[in-house]
Order: sequence, then structure tokens, then C-alpha cells
Amino acid sequence: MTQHLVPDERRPANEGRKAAPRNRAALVSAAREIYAEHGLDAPLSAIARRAGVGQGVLYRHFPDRAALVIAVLEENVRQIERAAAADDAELPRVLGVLTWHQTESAAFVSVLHADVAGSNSRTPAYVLALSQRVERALRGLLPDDHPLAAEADDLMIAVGMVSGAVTGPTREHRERRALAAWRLLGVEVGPVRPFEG
Amino acid sequence: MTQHLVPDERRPANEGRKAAPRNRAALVSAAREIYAEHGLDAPLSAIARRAGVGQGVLYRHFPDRAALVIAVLEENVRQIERAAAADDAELPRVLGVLTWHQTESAAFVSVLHADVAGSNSRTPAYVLALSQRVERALRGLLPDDHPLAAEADDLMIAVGMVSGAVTGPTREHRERRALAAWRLLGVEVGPVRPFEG
Amino acid sequence: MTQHLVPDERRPANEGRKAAPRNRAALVSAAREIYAEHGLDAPLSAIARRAGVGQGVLYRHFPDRAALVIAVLEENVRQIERAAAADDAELPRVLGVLTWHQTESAAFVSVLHADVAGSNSRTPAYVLALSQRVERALRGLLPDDHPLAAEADDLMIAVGMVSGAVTGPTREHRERRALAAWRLLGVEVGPVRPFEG
Amino acid sequence: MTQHLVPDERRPANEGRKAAPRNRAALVSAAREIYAEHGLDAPLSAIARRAGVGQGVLYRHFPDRAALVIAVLEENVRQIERAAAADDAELPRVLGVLTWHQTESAAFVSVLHADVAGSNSRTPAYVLALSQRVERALRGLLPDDHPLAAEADDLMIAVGMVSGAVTGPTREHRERRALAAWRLLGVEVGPVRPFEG
DNA sequence: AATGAATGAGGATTCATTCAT
DNA sequence: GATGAATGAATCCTCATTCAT
Repeated sequence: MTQHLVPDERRPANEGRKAAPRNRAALVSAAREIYAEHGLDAPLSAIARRAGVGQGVLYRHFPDRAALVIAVLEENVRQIERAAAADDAELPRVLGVLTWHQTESAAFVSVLHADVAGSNSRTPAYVLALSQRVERALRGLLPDDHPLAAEADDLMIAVGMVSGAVTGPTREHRERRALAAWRLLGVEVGPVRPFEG
Repeated sequence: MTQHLVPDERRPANEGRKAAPRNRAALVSAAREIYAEHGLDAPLSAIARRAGVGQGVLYRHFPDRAALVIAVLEENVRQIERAAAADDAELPRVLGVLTWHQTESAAFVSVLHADVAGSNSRTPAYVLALSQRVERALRGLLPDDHPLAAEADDLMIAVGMVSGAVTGPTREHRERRALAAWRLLGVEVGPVRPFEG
Repeated sequence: MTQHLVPDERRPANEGRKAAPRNRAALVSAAREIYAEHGLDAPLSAIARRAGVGQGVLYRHFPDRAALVIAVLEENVRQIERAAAADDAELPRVLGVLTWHQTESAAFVSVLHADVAGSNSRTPAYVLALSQRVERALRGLLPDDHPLAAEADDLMIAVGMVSGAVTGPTREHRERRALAAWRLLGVEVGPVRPFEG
Repeated sequence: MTQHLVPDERRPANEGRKAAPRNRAALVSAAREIYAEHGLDAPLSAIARRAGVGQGVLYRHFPDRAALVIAVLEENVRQIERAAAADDAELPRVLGVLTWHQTESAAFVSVLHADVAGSNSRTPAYVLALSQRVERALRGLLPDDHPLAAEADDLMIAVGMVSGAVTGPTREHRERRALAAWRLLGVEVGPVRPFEG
């Protein structure tokens, strides 16, 4: 007797292990969008839904909320590091990249509010770690006679200050305010745009 | 229809209507503490518990979350307004009062992140209203040749910037960073302290 | 941010996705019982408990109260529609089926209290929709010389009237009264029983 | 030393015991309105507010929800009793008064759904009592050859049936449907209006 | 490796009822 | 006698997290 050739209950294709990296990327990307729209407290289920995967996949890749946030911000930080590591790197250009990420991602902004000196007991460790990587990238390019070179903390205080200014409904609004902030600080900034290696 | 099935046990003392103002004050005070510890999204039940009152009392005095936040911040804003309205008011002195409140209250800081120009669709109306009151108070004292008088938005951008710098575990930490921020802006600030009419 | 603090204890068995249809059915069935016992305003938590599932399952299957009520009544309405669509359908027989459901389900009765003409602003839309389906089913079988064919509204007014008579502690009581009501209206009714296709 | 002549805390005038009957009447009247607008489950606090009295007064006059409902319906029932007791009382005229109250008060309608024969274990005793008073009033005027005189239960079943038909957004809608219901029953009804002794 | 259903704790909100003043 | 504040239980609803399939 010929049996069922198709499973009687339709199940979404299980694409096997090849799908894992794609799912991970989809989650990070979905998280970035959802965070932008609803803030860092958005329900994880919304992120899984937007990524088109089940809840379980999210937990497989990111054991907790922090892991996902880090993954999202990792890309922002990495771009800044790469911009700073470029052969012809100069502070203004890197600040332009930094500023672009500040205007792009509210989550990234909140990381920069809490540099090491400004952290408190409720600041998650991963935030500090990310913040320190940004600081390292920038400090390497800071000339001795730069206005932010006078005091040790000034550099990251200034970054935090710009983050404090970066609010508004659209990226363009936020960019305008970020540039105003740098101007008030008397710091030169290059073009505000992502780093393209 | 189905209500209290077992009113059985003794009710805690009802202290009568004399307690109302005391309860209200206790709620505002508890909210200030809880907000400082857990942020503006802290559960209302925690605030009621800390204040030593039932949930209902909280709702009686503050019909919604916003009303309570406003009540907490109202005092901060009012002090700035009064400082600005004093006979011998000068911008640096009022900025000192403002800065004191920024270092004192994380909730107040978050209000100043979103001035009118920098608001977005998710900014609650009451935050804007409070922010505008601060702006009005400061702008009246702003000399034409002040560094923040060049562009219309600069004043509140600067305030937001200082808010962005004000982080750290203790008030003293935060004050140090706030003063560094004003210094980087080249703006003179008076003593950081509450206004005492 | 502050979630499950103590997931400690053993979770009840998760029976996996196979249980979903069973759970849905259990919820509808539990709802039917609870509605009969406590009316349409019964707490949803009671229904979930009776069905032996968590609160969340109820919300997953029925996003709001209306969805659950509709699911419960859907079966009643559908039987009437099918009885009316049968090849040898005749009004008395369909009225018998209708009457059976009126005696069976208090919730169904309350739907028929509010036909379209008799609805008011507080009548939920889904009640109207269900009522209209009943009307459509009956009207198609209404002979021109039927006592309820004189005026457009008479048909559903009569149905509402029978609903008004259908009270009493047991189904048998209710059936006796329903039959008395049809007799007073001079309308012939077939056997009072569910439709069995 | 001259002391305060006015109490330092304004309190609403305590009008003493003369106000008690007025307050009671205001509560009944407020309850009638609120029940009409929001149904019998409306919050008691809303009734007290509408009546312009404190919550405590409501409890003083009506120890429980039922007492207030009874008080509201008492007036409806009493008018029917008085109409039936009038020298020249005739069934149609009394049915007109009954019908007027059915169109006027949703709460009254729900009482008539549950006459003695049709009651169940969840029917509150006071509902039965009111329903029985209506029945007594009507039955005394029922001629032996009246269409509702054939079976013992027919009278109150018919009244329940009319209640089942009485729905709609305005009193006029409800009156039209009530009259249609009586017509379908072949029962003559006098003018639909309150009894004015 | 993925899916998505189930669990159940947590937080918001409403109201009946009591009671000091 | 009246007032209206306080209490807290009950209900609604949302999500983080687990786990059978």
C-alpha cells in the first residue's frame, strides 16, 4: 500500500545547519530595527518574529538579552575600530564615523553614556567593555594638543556629551544636533557616515 | 459580582483622612528613591510598597504613571524656575542649581535629554512640558553675547550635553563630570547646589 | 528587566505542540461551561483553570474576550445554519434546533436578545454578526404567509421573545418554557434537539 | 486670644440628619441613571459620585448591592401595583404601565426575565420577590377568557417574552418593539406611560 | 537545528468595603 | 450623619523562558 508521501502536518522547512548563520544575522538585524523602533526593552518575541524565526532560535544564539544587545552593538563598535585602524586614520574622520553610529542607533548612544569613569554599579559589564573599545580606538588618534587631550576623562566625557545631544525623530535631526554639539565643543568632525573599509 | 470572599483578617489601621497629605508626600519621596535606583520604568507596586501604602492610594493620588513622574520632577523644575526668578538671578548661578539637580536625579536628567527640538513621537508630553519650563527659565537670563546664544537650539543642546556627561556611582562623581562638561563648553557655572529661596 | 527571579521549581510537563488543538478545544469547552455557570463576564482565569492550561495559552488562542465568546457560540450558530441549509429544511425543524441551543446555552440566548434592529451602542459587534447569521438562516425558510412574515422585524423579535422566556434551573425547564412561548406566538416548532447533519 | 473662627480645613457642609432622606433619594435616582447607562454592574463609586455623596453614605443606606437595586426597582414595581389597584383598573392599562417601565429601565427588564417558575439557583431572592409582586398585580385583573389565562405560567412567560423583545438604543425603539411583541402575542395593551395616581 | 506552544510570574488597574475624622 | 482616604483582593494582560516535537 502506498503510504503518505507528504507529511500530513505541514511544517516550515527545516533547512538544517546551513541556516544557522543566516538566522543569527537575521536576528541581529531584526534586533537593530526593533531596538530603534521600540527601545532596548522591546519584547524578545518581537525580534524573533521580525527575524522570521522561532523563539527557540533566538535563545540558541543569544542566551540572554545582553548577548543580543552586544551582538547588535558589536558591529557599531567594530566599524569604529576599523576606521581608527585604517592607514590614513585621523581623529576627525573617525569621529565622523562614531557620530554616524550615534545618530543611527539609540542603543549605541546609551552605551556611550556610561564610559568607565562614569559607570555605576548597575552598568552591565558588557557596556563597559564596548565603551572601552571605543575609547581605545579614539585615544590612539588624539593629538597632544587637541582640546580633549587636557584631562584624561575629557575624551569620553565629550563623547557622552554628544550622545546627550543626539535626540530627535529622524536620523537627520539627530545628525544636525550631533554636529551642533561638536561645534559647541570646538572639536572638528569629518563627514558623518558609516565606515566602508 | 464575586468580590472579597474572605475579608476575615484584621485590616491594618486606617489612619483616616489626615494621612492623605502624608501619604502623598511619602509616595513622591518613595518614587524619587525608586526612580533613582531602578529608573523611570520601575514597577509602581514597588513605589507603593516603599511608601508603605496600598496600591490604591497610589492611583488615587496619581491617576497614571506620568502624574507621579511629574510630581517627582516638579520640585526639581520649580527650584530652577525660582532660582531664575530671583532678584539677583544670573545665568551661572542658575546653571549651578540646574547642575545640582542633574547630579541629584537620574529621572531629571532623562527629561533634559529630550528638549522640544529633540523630541520624538515616543517622548511623553509631560517630559516636553517640563523641559520647556527649564528652557524658559534659562533663556530669560541668557546674555546676547553668551556662547550659547548664537543659535536658537544651542542652549538646550548644551543642557542635554551636560546631561549626557552626568553619570557615575555617586553624586560627587556626577558633579565632577558635570563641571568638566561645562568647562569643555566654555560656559561659566556657579556653585552646584540646591536653590534655597 | 526584572523577570522570573526563581524559575527554580519543576515546570509542569510541556506536552509540545501536539497539545495545541486539544488545548484550544478544552478552552472552548471550559468557556462554555463557565459561561453557563457564571455568565459571559466570568473571569478568563477561571476558564483557563477549568481547561487545565496557563493563562498565556488562552491569550495565544483567543487574543481577546470576544474571540473566545465567538468561538463558543460559533458552534451554536453553525448548527442552525447547517440545519437551514439541509435539503429538506423547513422552518419548524430549524426553529427546533434554534430552540435547543437556546435552552442549552445562556450565552447564546443573550446573543439573540440583541438583533440588529434592537442593538445599542454597547452591543459588541460580534454579537450583531452572530445574530445576523441566525436571522439569515431563518429568513430564507420563512413562508410568505407565516405569522412572522408580516413585518420585517417580527422574525427576530419573536426569537428574542422566546429567548426572554427561556429561563429556569435545568434544560428541561427551559425547554418547557420555550415551547410555551412558541405556542403563545402561534408558531409551529419541530422537535427540540441539536442538528445532526 | 482670638482663636480660629473657621475650621482650618474646609469640609463639605454636614447638613445633619435632615439630609438623610434627601441623600437616599439622590442615591436611588443616581443609581437609576447609572444602571441605565452602564448596566447593573456599574461601580458603586460612580453612583455615589453622581449622587454627590460620599461612599460611606451609600453603605449606610444600602448595606449591599442588592439593596440598592431593590430600591431602584421598588418604584417601578410600586407603580404597577398602584395602577392595578386603581378603582377602574383594567389589564390593558396596567400592561401599558408595565411596558412603560420595561422600556424605561433595563434593570427592571432583567427582573422580569426570571419569574418564579423560571428562576434558578443563581437568581437572587429579591428578584423573585419583585417579580412575584408584579405577577400578583397582573393576575388579579386577568379575565378567565384572556389568551394568557389558559395555563398558569403563561402570564409571566408572556411578560418575560416582552422583556426579551425590549432592546434598542432609545426608549422609543424599545417601545416600538414592545408593542410589536404584544401584538404578536395577540394581547391588547393600553397606552405606554407611567402611572400617575 | 528549528519551531512555536505552554507555563506562570509580574506588573497594571479597578473597585468593594471599612473607618478615622 | 457625612466624608472620602485607604486597603488589598481580583482580574487582566504581557513576556521571558523552556521544551516536546
